[in-house]
Amino acid sequence: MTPAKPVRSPSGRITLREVARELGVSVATVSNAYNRPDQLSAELREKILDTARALGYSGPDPLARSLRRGRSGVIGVVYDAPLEYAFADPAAALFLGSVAHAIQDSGLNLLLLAGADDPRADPLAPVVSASVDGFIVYCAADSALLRAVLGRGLPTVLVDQHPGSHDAVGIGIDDATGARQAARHLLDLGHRHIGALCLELGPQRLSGPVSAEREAAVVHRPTAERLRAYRDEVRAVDGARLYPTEAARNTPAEGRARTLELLRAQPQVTAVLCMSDVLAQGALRAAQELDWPVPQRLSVIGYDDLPSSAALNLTTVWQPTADKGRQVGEALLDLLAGRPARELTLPTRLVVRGTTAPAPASPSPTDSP
Amino acid sequence: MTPAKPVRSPSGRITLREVARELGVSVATVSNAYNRPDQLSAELREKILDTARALGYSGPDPLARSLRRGRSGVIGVVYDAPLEYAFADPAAALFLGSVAHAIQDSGLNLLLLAGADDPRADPLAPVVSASVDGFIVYCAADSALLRAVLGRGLPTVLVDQHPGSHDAVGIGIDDATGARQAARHLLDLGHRHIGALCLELGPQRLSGPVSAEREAAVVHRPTAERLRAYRDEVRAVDGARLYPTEAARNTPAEGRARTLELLRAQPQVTAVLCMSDVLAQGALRAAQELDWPVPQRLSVIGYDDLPSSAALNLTTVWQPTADKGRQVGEALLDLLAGRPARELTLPTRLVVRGTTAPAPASPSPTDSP
DNA sequence: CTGTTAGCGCTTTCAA
DNA sequence: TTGAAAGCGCTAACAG
Repeated sequence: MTPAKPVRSPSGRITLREVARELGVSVATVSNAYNRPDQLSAELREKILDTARALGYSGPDPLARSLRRGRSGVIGVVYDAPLEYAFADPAAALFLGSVAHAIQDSGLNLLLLAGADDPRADPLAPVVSASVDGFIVYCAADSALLRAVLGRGLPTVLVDQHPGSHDAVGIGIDDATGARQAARHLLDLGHRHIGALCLELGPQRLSGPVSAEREAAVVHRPTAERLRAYRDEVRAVDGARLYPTEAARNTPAEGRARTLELLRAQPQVTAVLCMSDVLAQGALRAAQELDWPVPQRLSVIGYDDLPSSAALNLTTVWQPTADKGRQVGEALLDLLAGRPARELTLPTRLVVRGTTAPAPASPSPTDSP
Repeated sequence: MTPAKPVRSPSGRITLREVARELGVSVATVSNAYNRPDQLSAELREKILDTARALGYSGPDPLARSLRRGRSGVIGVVYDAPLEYAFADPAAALFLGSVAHAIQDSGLNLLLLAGADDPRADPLAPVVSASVDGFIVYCAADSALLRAVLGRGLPTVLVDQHPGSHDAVGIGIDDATGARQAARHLLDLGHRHIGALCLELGPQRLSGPVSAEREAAVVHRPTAERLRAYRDEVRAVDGARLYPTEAARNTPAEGRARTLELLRAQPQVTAVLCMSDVLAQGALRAAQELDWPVPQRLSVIGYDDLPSSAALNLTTVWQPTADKGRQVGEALLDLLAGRPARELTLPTRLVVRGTTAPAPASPSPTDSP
């Protein structure tokens, strides 16, 4: 039953060489048994595979094979925030799922490379020392990280930061159009005091009202584009004002906290533009706690149109999250194959549901009879 | 500005050797510049690093380094379902986030290894050919996959399938206790016709009512444990009946569909035990659509206690999802360090909130005045 | 402090 | 069909 004691390599691991020695064949033949079945007789192959199994050899060492072949079959996904956070965002999860789906058939897998959690650790280390064939950089506002990625000189797709540099292809969405439609929608409904719950403005991730200076210097591209679109629309309407607030994290809890803060400081606000559905969820909860009925007393608009948002009847800006993931995956596949990949901007559009309604009558001058 | 044209290796990639040659130092010195700064003068190190940068060398090749060192710094996370699905489950996301957090400080990263999406592809390939130092197997009911993992002979932690084999340490939760409490709670409230929305029974992932034979042969451990606990409690009460249904996927949509189906076929049901909060969300939606007020007409209990479930006021079974992730990560760290890791079963307990209430009065005999 | 050397385990021409 | 040999790019003794 038990096979003859194998000759162990000094590492203690069984190698292809030992299998070859055991059978009295050459290493090339054993390698072929695994990699080119057509290069040897079926029976010899069987015998080799059997012996290997009996020796406890589970196939060629992936690391050595990768080194030799020059490809690892791994794509690094770079996130500029702790992973726990990445996973907590349903939009990010959906996106990553689609990327995975797109590259899976090519035998590639995703390696999660997180921004460091521990400030003492070198945040660039994971990116510098990951064995990958290419990178997908998701929302890396931290340019040091991005520079480290580009320094590797590997095929890279930059998500939501398009246009990319000429070292990476950028794929993202039309942030401004959806945001513009959302703001327009509220203004058309008569809202004049509009809050804006923003995603991070830059790597610092502050919480609270955004000053004019900080608004002028937003680093995070999606935030910048959307906020500018809100601002442009609001500026175009006489007497309309925008109250931007930064949410340090994209979570319902943070959305709730910022909304409560905002509505307390600016009770004249009748509508809130949120830069994610997750934040909008928090805004909805805050309204509930304050007993501000939605949409009668407060209108809320999200961004992303998560699958769960339909059930909440949330008015929001739709973006093709899953399609974006697929496009990103395919662009990377192109790059890896030596084909060129095109920059891409995917559409967004407002989806009107039940969380927006005309502004409540206010003490300010109106032109109704 | 531009450095002298480097001597390119045949591969087209710049190597440590070329950097050494360029400076007239040995490869060991260059290697030391990166790996043991204390082994050479600071100025020489600076010069080496500068030259390397100028040549476009971004540091030692991770693959070669890993081969040489015998460690890749990567942990494979094995999922028995398509990744898109894994990402869509908030409990899974939370769990993975905690695992990532736990191992991150040790310089390890997570490689996502999904069950094949494409039935033509070899589902074992990713597991067999991944360059990893260890595995975390999450809910791998598919024993072929698990066998492939164990065949690699690497440190492995088995999640929610404890006790593990003696080749892997198992870490999971006390599935039965929470389930028992949930069922008991409903029975105490007077419910006698209770639906059970089950997670997958086995790898086939069917949708619909569960026959007695299938109930007796559940493969997926968490489902088996919980269903048995429900069954035991229900059996202990005279006149109580359980109506188990399998949900093929752990999504709100599937939960909604199965609940509608169940309530139509068995309108006498007054409560539903769900094996996840995600399924419970679907059940809640179904009740809303049918105009069955919760909890007056229908009681609903979930499982997991997701962060979002408090807001839904959902009665549910709490499990320490994040802590489980941490424990799994630490167990793997122990294994990697050659330390033994202990099997672990984490507690669960019922959290009563607002989606459960006494059973509505029914035409069946009661002992009320 | 620096250089020489021997592999890590495998794949792949090239010859037999 | 099979085997011998040359590295993939790097690290870690060890010797100087």
